[in-house]
Amino acid sequence: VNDLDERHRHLARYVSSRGLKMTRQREVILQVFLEGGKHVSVEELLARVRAIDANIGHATLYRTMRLLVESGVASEHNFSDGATRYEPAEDPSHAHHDHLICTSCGAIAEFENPDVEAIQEQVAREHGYRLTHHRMELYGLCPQCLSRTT
Amino acid sequence: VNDLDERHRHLARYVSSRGLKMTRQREVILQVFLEGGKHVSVEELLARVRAIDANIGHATLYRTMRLLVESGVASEHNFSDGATRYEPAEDPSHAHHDHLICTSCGAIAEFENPDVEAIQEQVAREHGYRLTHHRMELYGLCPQCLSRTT
DNA sequence: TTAGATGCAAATGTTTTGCATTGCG
DNA sequence: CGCAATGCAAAACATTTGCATCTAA
Repeated sequence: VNDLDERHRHLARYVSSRGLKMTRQREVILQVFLEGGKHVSVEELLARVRAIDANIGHATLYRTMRLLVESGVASEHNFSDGATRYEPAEDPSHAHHDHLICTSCGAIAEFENPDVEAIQEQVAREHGYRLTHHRMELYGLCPQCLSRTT
Repeated sequence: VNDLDERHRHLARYVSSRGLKMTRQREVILQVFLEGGKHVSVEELLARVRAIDANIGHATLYRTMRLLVESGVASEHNFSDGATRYEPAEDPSHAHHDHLICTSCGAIAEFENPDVEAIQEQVAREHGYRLTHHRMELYGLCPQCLSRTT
């Protein structure tokens, strides 16, 4: 709610600092994206955006999502379904989270586990890498689908 | 080398058990795939396959890779570059491995860490999921790129 | 002999790009 | 006003599919 304001300011600063411009379309997309919950695909976003302004083109949406990712407002995921999904970027002060994905119904649960984060740093160090980010996804059957199968 | 033989037999068994057929094309693709090292993309495979038999179509390659995955000979990965990559499936008796990917040069290193595997099971249990597989990728700068930057 | 496999071309789905026009700063 | 952004259509990719033809079993 005022998360919107905060991220709006963040984006506005990023945009103006680079000589870019804040447009009506970008405002709409940012708003829809932040309201839209987690793990939204581009086609889902496009539908909601067009409910507000039917003239917004998909090229603009793709370009804007790239901008949101670059500016740190959004983060990008590629689960195993061929479409890129976005979610609001996490506040760096919060713990990183990863995903549990149901292979049957597609439900996505989140978890965070400090041990995993620690081990990752350890592994990277052993191989001489400096980590920037990572991705961890667990695939399986969610409780609902499990009980439905049994 | 006789890994080829072993996997060849495995595939042959899978194929015949389902009433499918072993073809010249499938032999070539299997051979190239197994020789081809790790994390090969379809376009890389296609080039090598066509060096042996220039008439093999990309549809056949895609169809065959799907077959190799289904039969358990290959496993599939989607790193962040839009193209599906394949590597020989691991022997289930071996520990599962994950990947470290250099964001600068694209180098891919492998690692295995039993602690991670244990934690994953733990997390899945907490959420009531039954895991089938997972994916863990660490992105960062490899030692070479790090020293080049410094 | 016959169902499955192939090769080609065309279709699909996702994302990008060229370009004339619009609009923010 | 000037440069960035938009919208559209077309292009660019990766992958799949329809279909006539070929071939392994």
